[in-house]
Amino acid sequence: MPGQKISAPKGVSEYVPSRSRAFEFVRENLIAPAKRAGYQLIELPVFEDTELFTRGVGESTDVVSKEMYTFEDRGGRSITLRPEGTAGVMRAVIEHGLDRGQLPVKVWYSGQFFRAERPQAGRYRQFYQVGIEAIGLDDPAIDAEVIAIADAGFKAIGLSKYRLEITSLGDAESRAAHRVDLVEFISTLRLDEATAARALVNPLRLFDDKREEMRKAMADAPLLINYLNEASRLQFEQVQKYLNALGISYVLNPRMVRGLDYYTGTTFEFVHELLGAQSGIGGGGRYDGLMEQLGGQSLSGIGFGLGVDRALLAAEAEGVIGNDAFVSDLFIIPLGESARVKALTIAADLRTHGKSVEIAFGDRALKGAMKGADKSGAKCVVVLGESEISSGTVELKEMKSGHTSSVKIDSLLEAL
RNA sequence: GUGGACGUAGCUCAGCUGGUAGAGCACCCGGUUGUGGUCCGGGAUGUCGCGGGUUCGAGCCCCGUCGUUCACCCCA
Repeated sequence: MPGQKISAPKGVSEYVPSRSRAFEFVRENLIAPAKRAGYQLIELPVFEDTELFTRGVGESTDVVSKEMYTFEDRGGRSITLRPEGTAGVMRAVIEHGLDRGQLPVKVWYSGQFFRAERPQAGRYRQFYQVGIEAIGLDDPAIDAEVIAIADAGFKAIGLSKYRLEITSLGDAESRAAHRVDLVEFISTLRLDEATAARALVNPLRLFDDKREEMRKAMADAPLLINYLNEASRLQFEQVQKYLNALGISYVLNPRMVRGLDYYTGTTFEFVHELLGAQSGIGGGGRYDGLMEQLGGQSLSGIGFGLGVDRALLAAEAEGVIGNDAFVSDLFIIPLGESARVKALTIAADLRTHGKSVEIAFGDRALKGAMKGADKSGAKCVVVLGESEISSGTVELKEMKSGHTSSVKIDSLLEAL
């Protein structure tokens, strides 16, 4: 009985040839600017103690309350597949005492994250993010640099049709003052049950409602940006000054809301113009109380997460990324058994010297093998038969031009 | 979790008011002896998502289910 086909779990993003190459390009280049800015790799588990997220990200958030993949392991511990990266980094920094050394701690990460949401264009249950965190420095200059690094990542993969939105959520005092007035304002609105419930846990969320009637209702709502105290306002002005100096264009969006509760002060979001409803390709901000909340010392921090899947979608939408497959330097077509042995050794030798070499295996006719070589896009082809082995010379064919030249087998490395 | 659309060969899709399936691309073989891309000839391929129902008969109609997709909530 033939086995039943098994398909991938719902809503996961996977990348197979030939698109996987574009994915790899995006993932590596998005984070490249961070490495050049002195950020170091931090490699963490994809699952963590559930409490890390309930305490760190915030129980009131949708991410924690209804989108986490949580299960019990065999020892009865509650485990959760990470829905975001910052909390895990904080945990590791505290656990390994990185915060006891030189500050700021600057790390980057790349990997998959999990959220049990209904899949949609650009939204997956397993998705990829790259990100950085800079911990232990309360200087607006680093806010600007973090934003600039994210921006450089998008530019590195060729994106241009996106905008950067920034705002400041201020410090605790500023937010408390604003909240009083905002709650008062909201109490004058007539809300449906779900919305009212959301307003209760975090009234700021109402700013993000896409429904027309809600946008109208919130049009006159008091804005947090107008409640910033002296210190918060100064800090935000500094950030803008540095961004201007860096020549990074941005728009102020005082109605911007982020989905995780730990954000404070500077927050930002990159929004792409060609994507559908899920147009946020990256975002981040300051989280000055998070470390302490997770049992560490009281250190501030700032970071970002960039969506690799969405950045790839954006690059494809802009037409700035090719789907060209990997091409080998040489394709060897052996004819006969002794040639096959020789081809294996030649290929192995050339590869140790950094050349990419493929071999036509099997018993395809020469014509078929040539076709395969052509399809593979290999730069050059060599047919290896009895006469070549005895003479030690092959005809090296340059596929694009069709030109051939006689080359000693021992000199293939130089000829390529 | 809520709503809409869609599920036919590996891929993109066609299939008229119900009569047991087709195209293009891709793939394989060949067009005389060991050199690809074009052209020509030939070939393989589907439990028409799955399960029920209506009917003499269903890819086409009805119900359910699973999946995909787009949007809402939310977010990368």
